[in-house]
Amino acid sequence: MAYRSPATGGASGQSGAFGASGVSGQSGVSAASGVSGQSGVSAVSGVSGPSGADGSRSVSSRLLALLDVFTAAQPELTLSEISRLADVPLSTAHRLLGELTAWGALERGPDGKYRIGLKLWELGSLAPRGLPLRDVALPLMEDLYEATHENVQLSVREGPAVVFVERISGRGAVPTLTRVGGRFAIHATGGGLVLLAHAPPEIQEQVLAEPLQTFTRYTIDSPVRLRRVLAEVRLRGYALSDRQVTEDAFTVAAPIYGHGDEVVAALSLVVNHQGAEPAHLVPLVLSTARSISRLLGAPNSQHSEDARHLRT
Amino acid sequence: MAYRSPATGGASGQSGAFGASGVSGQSGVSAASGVSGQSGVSAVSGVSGPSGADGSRSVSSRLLALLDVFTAAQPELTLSEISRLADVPLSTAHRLLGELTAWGALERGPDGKYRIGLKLWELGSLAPRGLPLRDVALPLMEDLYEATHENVQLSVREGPAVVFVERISGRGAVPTLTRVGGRFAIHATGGGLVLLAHAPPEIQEQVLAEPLQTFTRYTIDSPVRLRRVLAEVRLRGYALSDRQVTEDAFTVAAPIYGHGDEVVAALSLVVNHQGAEPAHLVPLVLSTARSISRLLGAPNSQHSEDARHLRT
DNA sequence: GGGACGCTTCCACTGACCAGAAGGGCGGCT
DNA sequence: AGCCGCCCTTCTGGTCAGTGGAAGCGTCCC
Repeated sequence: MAYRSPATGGASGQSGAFGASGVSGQSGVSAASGVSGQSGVSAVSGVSGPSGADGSRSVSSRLLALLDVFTAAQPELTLSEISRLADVPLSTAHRLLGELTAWGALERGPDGKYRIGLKLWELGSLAPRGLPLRDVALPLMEDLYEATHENVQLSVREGPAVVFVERISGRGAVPTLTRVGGRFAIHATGGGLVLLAHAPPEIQEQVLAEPLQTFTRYTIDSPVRLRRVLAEVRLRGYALSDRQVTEDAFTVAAPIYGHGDEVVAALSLVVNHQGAEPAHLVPLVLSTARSISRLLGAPNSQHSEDARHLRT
Repeated sequence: MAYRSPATGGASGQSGAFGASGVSGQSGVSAASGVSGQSGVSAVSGVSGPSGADGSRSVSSRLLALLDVFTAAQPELTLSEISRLADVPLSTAHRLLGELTAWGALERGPDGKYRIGLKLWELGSLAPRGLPLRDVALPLMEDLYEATHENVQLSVREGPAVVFVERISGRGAVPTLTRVGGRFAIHATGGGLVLLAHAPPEIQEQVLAEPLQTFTRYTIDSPVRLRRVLAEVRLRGYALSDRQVTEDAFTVAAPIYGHGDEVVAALSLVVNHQGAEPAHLVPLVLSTARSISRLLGAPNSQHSEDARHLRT
C-alpha cells in the first residue's frame, strides 16, 4: 500500500500549470494531481475534501498519471524517470507504457526514451476547442497577420488558466512567452483578461482569491485593480495589456463568441509597446474577432444578410 | 544498438480504420461504397460479426478503445454510443469515461455528450512529430504561402499512412481533401509519395502488397507504376502528383530531413493543375524544405561547416 | 575492472474491476 | 395526455486480471 506520505514532498505533484519555463518567481503552485473535478489549484488547506485527496489508485488514474509527467520542458523521458515522476512502481510502469506504446499513444526513440506519439496528437486534434476552432479562425488570423505582421494569438480558457490554441508570429514581431498548447496565468495576458471577464463568477473569485503572479512591474497584482479592469473589459468589449507579461509587449484582445453568444475564445494581437496605437489596432482586432464569431454561428455577430455568402 | 526499436514489429494492432468508419449503420454506408479497400489498410479480415477476435482484454486497452471511437466525423458521442462502438459494457464505459472526464481527457457538453478535452489536446501538442516540428516549419511555410497564396502542407508518415500536421490554405486556393490531424492514403498524395519513397523497405512492401485505393483516374493504382514513381522521387529529390487525389489539384512535394539526415516529414504545395508550372514551383518547394531541414539540424542541409553553431 | 544504473521478465497474491439489474428522467410517438 | 423507448446513473458481490517485489542482463561511468 502507499506507505509513502502523499502530501509532504511538494515535488511529487508535477502536472499543474507549467507556465513559461523561463519565468522566474515562485512556481505556480501546481499540485492538484488528484482526480477531483475542479482542478482546484486553490485547494490551499481549506475544506478537507477527503474524496480522492490522495493517491492514484485505479488503473486508469495510473495510466493517466503516466501521461501526465510529460511536459513541454520534458517531452522525452526514460522508463525509470516516468516511474519516479508518476510514483508508479517500475514494473507496472513498464507494462502500462508498453500498452500505451503498442496503441500509439507513446513512441520510443532510438535512444529508448518515451515520447508522446502521433496517435495521441491526432486524437487531441479532435478536441472541439482545439483544432476545429483553429480551423475556422486561422484564415482570418492570417488576414490579420498579413495586415500587421505582428503576433496573432488565439486562446481559450481551461479552468483558471488560459491555453493558447494558435499563434502566428513573424520573425520581426515582438517575442512572446507563449507557446501553442501551453498554459499561462490568466490575469496577465490580454486574451486571458477577456476570457476571465466573461468567465463564470466562481472562476473569477477563484482567481481573485489567489495571489497574482507578477511578470513585470506592470502586471496586475491587486485583486481590486483586477476587478476594475475586468469590469472595464466587459464594458468596452476588448482588453488592453500594456507590458504586463514582458517589458516590451502591448496586447489588444477581443472576445470570440459561439453558438449561444457565450465567449468561447479570445483573439489577441501583440505588438511592440513603443509606437503602439490602440486607436488603430482595436478596430482591427474587434472586426476580426467578430468575423470569427460570425463563422462560429454567434447570433449577435450576424450582420444582416450580407454575411451569408462568407460561409465556407 | 542500444535497445531494439519495437516500431514496426507488432505494431499491427488495430490501426483501425480511423477515417470515416461508417459505424452508424443506417444509410451512411454510401460514402464507402465505391471504395474497395476502404481505409482499412491493415484490417484485411472480413470478420464482420462481433464474434471472437476482440482484443479488448486489459483495462488499458479498453480505456484506449473508448478514446479510439472519436473520429473527425463523430467528435461528440453519448455514453451509450461510445459503449456500443468500443464494445465495452455500459457500466464499465460509464465508470471509465467518468475517470477520463475527471482527468480532463474528455469533456461533457451541455447536452451530456462526451468530446475530446482540451487537456488531451495539450498533451498531444507535446508530440515531437506534431507541434514542435510545426513550430519550426511554420514561419517558413508562411513565407511560401505569402509567395504563392496556394495550399502549403506539412505531413509525416505514421506506419503505412500519411498524417497532415499543418496546413495553410488561402480562400482562393484549390480545395483539398486533407485536414490537419487527418490521415490519408500514402500513395496518392504528393507528400505521401515523398515519405513512402524514403520509408523502410518493409513499409514500402506493405503498401505495395495491398490494393491501392483510387480517387481519380490519375491515381496510381498499380504496384509496378508505384515502384517506378518511388524510384523517380528518390532520384529527383521531389515528387509530383498530378490530379491523383482530386481532379484539379497538382502537388509538388519535397522531403524534410532531421538530425540524422533521415526523412522526417514532407512539405507540399498544392496548386490548381491548370496553369501549374512545375519548373517554377519545384525550386520554391525544394528551397523551403531545405531551409526547414537546416533548422532541424540536418547535416546535409547545412551549407558549409560554418553552420555548426546553428544546432540547438 | 568494479559499480551503478536502467530495462526486461517472471510469478504468486489480492483487491480492484466487471457485469448485470434496478431506478429515474427526458423526449418522441400514437 | 399517456405510453413507450432511450439514455444515464448507481449499486453490489464474485472473480480474475493487475500489481509489484525480486532477479537477470546489458550498458555506461567512474
